[in-house]
Amino acid sequence: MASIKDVAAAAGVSVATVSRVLNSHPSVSPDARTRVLAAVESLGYRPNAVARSLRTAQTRTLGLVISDVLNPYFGELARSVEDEARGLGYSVIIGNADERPELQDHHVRTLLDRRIDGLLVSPTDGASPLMLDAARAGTPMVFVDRWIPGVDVPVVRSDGRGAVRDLVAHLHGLGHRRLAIIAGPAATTTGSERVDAFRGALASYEIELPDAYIGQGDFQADSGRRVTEAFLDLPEPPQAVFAADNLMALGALDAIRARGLRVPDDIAVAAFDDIPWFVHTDPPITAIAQPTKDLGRAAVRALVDRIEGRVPESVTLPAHLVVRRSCGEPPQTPTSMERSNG
Amino acid sequence: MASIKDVAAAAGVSVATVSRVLNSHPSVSPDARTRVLAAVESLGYRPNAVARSLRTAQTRTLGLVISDVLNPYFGELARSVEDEARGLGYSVIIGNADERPELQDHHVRTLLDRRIDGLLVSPTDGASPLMLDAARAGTPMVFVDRWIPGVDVPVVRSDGRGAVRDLVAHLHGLGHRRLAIIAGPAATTTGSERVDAFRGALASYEIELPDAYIGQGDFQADSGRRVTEAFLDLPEPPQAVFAADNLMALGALDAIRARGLRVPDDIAVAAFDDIPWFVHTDPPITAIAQPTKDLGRAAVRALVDRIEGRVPESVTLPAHLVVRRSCGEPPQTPTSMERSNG
DNA sequence: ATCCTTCGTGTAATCGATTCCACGTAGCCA
DNA sequence: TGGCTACGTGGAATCGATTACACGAAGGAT
Repeated sequence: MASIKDVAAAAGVSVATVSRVLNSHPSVSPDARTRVLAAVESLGYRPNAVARSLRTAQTRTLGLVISDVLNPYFGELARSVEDEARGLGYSVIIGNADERPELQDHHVRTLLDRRIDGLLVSPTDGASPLMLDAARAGTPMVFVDRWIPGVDVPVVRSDGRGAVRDLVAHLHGLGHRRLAIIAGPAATTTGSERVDAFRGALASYEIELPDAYIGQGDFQADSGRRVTEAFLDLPEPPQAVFAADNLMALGALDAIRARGLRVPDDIAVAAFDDIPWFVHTDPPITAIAQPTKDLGRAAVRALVDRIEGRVPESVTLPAHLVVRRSCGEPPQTPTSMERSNG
Repeated sequence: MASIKDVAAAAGVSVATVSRVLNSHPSVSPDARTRVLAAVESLGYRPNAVARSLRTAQTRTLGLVISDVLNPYFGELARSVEDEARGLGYSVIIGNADERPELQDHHVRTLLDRRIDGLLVSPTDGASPLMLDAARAGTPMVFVDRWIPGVDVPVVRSDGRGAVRDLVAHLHGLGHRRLAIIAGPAATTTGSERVDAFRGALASYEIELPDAYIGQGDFQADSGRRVTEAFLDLPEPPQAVFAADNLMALGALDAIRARGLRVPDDIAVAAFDDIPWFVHTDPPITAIAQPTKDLGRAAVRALVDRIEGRVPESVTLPAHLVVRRSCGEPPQTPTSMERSNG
């Protein structure tokens, strides 16, 4: 593979001149420029990004560590992050933590070793010393979706409290009173927050959230299945189950179906995170939709601001309820609402 | 950030010795080794992968260029690729081509600029000069799922012909005679192959595949919707529609539902690529399942073989039919078959 | 004509590692 | 004791870029 020296030799100039041409430095004669460009062309030369990074101490690469690529929510997030980053001239390396703290640390470490310019993280657990050190050491960092309290890092996320209130109102309006939640891991902010929001919303209807109606999940489908089975085994099973993410809702659907029960006639189901498939499940699932694309965009912008010396801002965007049929009677205008997650 | 020089200074040795310790070179005294390790520890030193790559001319990184991350099939593929690569000591950089040739080229180019050790590609179009050049120039490369004919690069894919025959037998057994297909782009091998397999299978029942029953899709949901609408507008609409990927099947479902028709009573639907959501759609979708995890694993192994000087092998694994309810009467043992995509 | 800019260019240092080569020391054998 | 091998170590070259600095030529001002 041709190096800058080969180009210099072919063009009859020094490597410095080649570099100047390639970086559009002003003080290069037109003659030299055309000779260099011709040499570049004929050799098919492409600058070695590794060498460039070593010298300039920047890689123009962002790291993105997410909890689970197979979750369509994170897939969409990853995609919007990559889109926005590309627009700003950055590449993205994605690390899939699979909800496992040690895997998350593995990815953070390799990304740091590769000297990425900044890190976007949706932390799997609350207290990775590695991440805290990195933040303290000044690595540009931004949390997306989830965050670690007490760490001075901008957070880009959505606030689901309003939407959860709307959901509870919807469930209450349909006559449901015994409402349960499949929570995410307590170590994640989204895990605990969603429970709090749910409990808070129930309180305004003077409904309690007993411990038996709080199931511990891990954001994976299997845990949703397990928790739902436990709910159904209760002497007084809940009338509605709210899953804190889409995969656990899938598991809940599995468990309910396996018992021969019907949604929503026997039990209502709702989920946090709306995804295209929810339109096509049986029945279509009522869900809380996050502005995922906007979150990804905002996160990249905040991170790049931080990298390029500007002051990054935390961003909180509202989520909203998308009513479908999984909690009871169809909404008034089903067709207009079914599509709202595009 | 501490460099090898800082470690050398702290340990009172030369950088050469530090490097030897870090690369477990045999000829280092126990004393020097412990001093170096202590210095590494106390400084929190981590080797700069960029510098190391420059010197050793290897990055221990694989590039993976896929057509669409949002497609659960590719999501699963990406995940198994990353898993296997990590096990072999490689990182993976994913590029999402979004079925756009120019975006695919963009990613191939940046990956090459970053001097990845090898490239895994599921080509979006048939003839990217860039990729041909790279292959010719000796870049270790392996095609996954799709490939470019006539290029001397190992291919890891699955053969769906047997499964397509099973599907046609299934449809025929249910009494369907007018069978249509939503094809992928003709420029992709999976696009044309699946049509050929379908036509071949129909031939053994002496059923023709008229042009009107071949819809041109692009592997995205919207195209499935569009094509299906056209099918339904035909004077004699098909009795069954086979979508060449899961997203187009989703679009087909949309279009059918929008007309107020029912699956499978009014029209049968089947898809290539099985995904977990198909168990939960209304109705559950009959699909052809690829051994996605195995494909990812085999692709990485082939690529690493090539990188490390061994002889890589092309691999073809069989796909299989998973019968659910979208084509007609439920199978005999629904519960055991519904889960078969794990 | 002399001096001072300005401009284009090349030389060489540098980034942080790896690794070849040379050198000194110690141990072993004769 | 002399010579040989083996081992541990450091110096310095190297990977491929960027960039500070120096330098020569040209052009303008005085």
